[in-house]
Amino acid sequence: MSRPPKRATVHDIAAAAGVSRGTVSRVLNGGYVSAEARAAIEAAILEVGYVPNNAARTLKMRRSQAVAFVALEPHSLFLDDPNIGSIMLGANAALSLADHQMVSLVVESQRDTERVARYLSGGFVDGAIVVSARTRDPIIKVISDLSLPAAFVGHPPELSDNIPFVGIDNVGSARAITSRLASSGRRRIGMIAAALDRDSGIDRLTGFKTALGTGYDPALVADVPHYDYGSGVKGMRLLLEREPSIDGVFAASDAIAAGALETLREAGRSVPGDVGVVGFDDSTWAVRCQPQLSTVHQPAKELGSCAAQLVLRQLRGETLEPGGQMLPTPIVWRDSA
Amino acid sequence: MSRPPKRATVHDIAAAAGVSRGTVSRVLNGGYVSAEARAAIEAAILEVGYVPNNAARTLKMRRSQAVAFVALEPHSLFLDDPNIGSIMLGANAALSLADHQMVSLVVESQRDTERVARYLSGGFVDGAIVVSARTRDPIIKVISDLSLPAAFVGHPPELSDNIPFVGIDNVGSARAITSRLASSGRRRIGMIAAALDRDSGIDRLTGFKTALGTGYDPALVADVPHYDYGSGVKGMRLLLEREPSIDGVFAASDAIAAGALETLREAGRSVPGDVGVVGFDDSTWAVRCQPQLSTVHQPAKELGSCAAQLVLRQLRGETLEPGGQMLPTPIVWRDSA
DNA sequence: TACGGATGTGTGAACGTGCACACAGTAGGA
DNA sequence: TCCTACTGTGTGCACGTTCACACATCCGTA
Repeated sequence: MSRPPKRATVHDIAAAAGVSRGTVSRVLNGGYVSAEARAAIEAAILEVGYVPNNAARTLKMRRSQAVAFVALEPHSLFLDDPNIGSIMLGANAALSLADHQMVSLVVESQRDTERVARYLSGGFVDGAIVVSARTRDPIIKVISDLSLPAAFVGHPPELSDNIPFVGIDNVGSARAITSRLASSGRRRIGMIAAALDRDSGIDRLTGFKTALGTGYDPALVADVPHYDYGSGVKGMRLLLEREPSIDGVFAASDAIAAGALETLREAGRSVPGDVGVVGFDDSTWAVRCQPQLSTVHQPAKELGSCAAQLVLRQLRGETLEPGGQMLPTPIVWRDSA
Repeated sequence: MSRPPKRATVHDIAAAAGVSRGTVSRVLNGGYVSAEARAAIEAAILEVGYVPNNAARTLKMRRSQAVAFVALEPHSLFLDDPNIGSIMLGANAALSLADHQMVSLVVESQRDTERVARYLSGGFVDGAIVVSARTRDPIIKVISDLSLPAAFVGHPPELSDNIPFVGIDNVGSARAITSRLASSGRRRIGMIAAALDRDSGIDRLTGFKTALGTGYDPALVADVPHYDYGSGVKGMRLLLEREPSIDGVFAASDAIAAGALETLREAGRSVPGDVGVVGFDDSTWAVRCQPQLSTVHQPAKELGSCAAQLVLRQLRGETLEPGGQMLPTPIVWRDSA
């Protein structure tokens, strides 16, 4: 491994400008400097193309001005979940305003987990935003042990109540949109439930159940593994098979709803005439579909910026009230129901 | 801003184990250490929960074992382009194997540009992979001035031939799939051309023109701004208006093709019966559509890993042959044409 | 004259690490 | 006996930065 070329340091600048290191530092960071000295130093900086070494600054300051954005198991996310990108952009915007650099790290394999843990521990970042953590992810323990300022997006991690989180009320949102679907006169309402190994999946199903109350029929729930389009197709076929008279469907995601719409079209059912369909996420899927989806708006960008704020506040030394924060999820009523 | 708590250093470990710093260093980095010393040190490390400070290591070694993944103007990318995620994952996998941490930086605003430039200059990363650079992006100059090992994905940046790149042959691929469409007996073939402010957009149009040769008719080209679904809808409407007898369409992306399919369905045209449609990218759109798209396969994952390799080879001190690398783009023939 | 404050500059130490070097002991061969 | 090789350990320095401190000068005022 070849070492990179040596670069100019404050020392070189000081020598070139005929002053001391301290004065150069003062030009860069503020302090009393005479006009001549400042001019000479600025000229020298331009001449040799000096850029400060952040690794040295971080070492001394114990601050990197960087915050990690850790995306766990992003493989499926990048392909199916349009939210992760918006969350990232929201977080980046908030951090950018506070002059912090967001660096995102993807964790796919065991190997990644260990390397990212080292990276987080190593002082390269001042804090971390963690998205889509499984309850017992080893990364959580690393952050907890280091007491690294952090925030979770999604569900609170069980084993550490001291890490704040921001999320949405999946139960309440699912209940609300199911109720609205029911109130429009639908009698046989089913659900395509997905990702029941995650909190979000379980919660959406719970919301559906509570909305229907005694009218809930387990036979009308199709259980599919993922939040994606293909699962929607499969799930809808299952429901049509089990209950041909079905007239309402709550899909656990917009992608699933899109798949369901396609299946319904193939089966010759009109939407929203024969069957009313509602989704979840208000992602780009919602407006691409024909008809456009009635769905729960998930404020992805706000989730990202909120998480960023939670980290920034900790960096400022504020002590946060324990517990999490739920963002509102308005229902967007379009044409599919 | 509160300083983070002090953490254990090699010094503390040495004191706890009753040895010198050097011996601790040798336990961590390899060297001659007696069994007793090693045991004592390892016990001490576990006890105090020591983690090495990477900022200090980076300062000393002039190596961070991290490579930046710079996504320029990712806003539209995350929403419309399914490739960026795959490129990232491909790059991450390759870097992960070489035990390098990929850190991705998004650049959306002027503010971001400056901060990312500082970050890249600051020694936090050993190299950079740059995606979707405009020709004259200031980031390119920063990388060039620093002679930071880098690789571009997409088109070569004009002003610096010494930075390698990996991309696909947009002209050739577009020509190939247009020819194939023409050879299936279509007579009136149009194109929905997009993003003509980018090289990829221009090149795909050029390929289309050369494939048709003298049969090329400018009236059959609809020019839309973006690679997205909505543009496909608009573009197809335009083409149908101008030339109702159109029987073949080359869409500049799969998302556009999907939009075109929807418009054709609304217009009562069958696909591939009345009109043959081909796309570009082989993204998730391609298999979601009804009928599934015939398209050009873009090897996104390989683009990412190739770019990573180019950076890693420079880090190993290899001198690369100048110029770029084109990855093959096989045609995937499905049902839409 | 003496003092205090404001302005401007230089020096030494420290952040935590890795490596070169010095040094010590042991063993084997010429 | 001396030389070399190998194993094992401690010390000093350097990486590039910031900060505390010391020092120097000038000015207005008691």
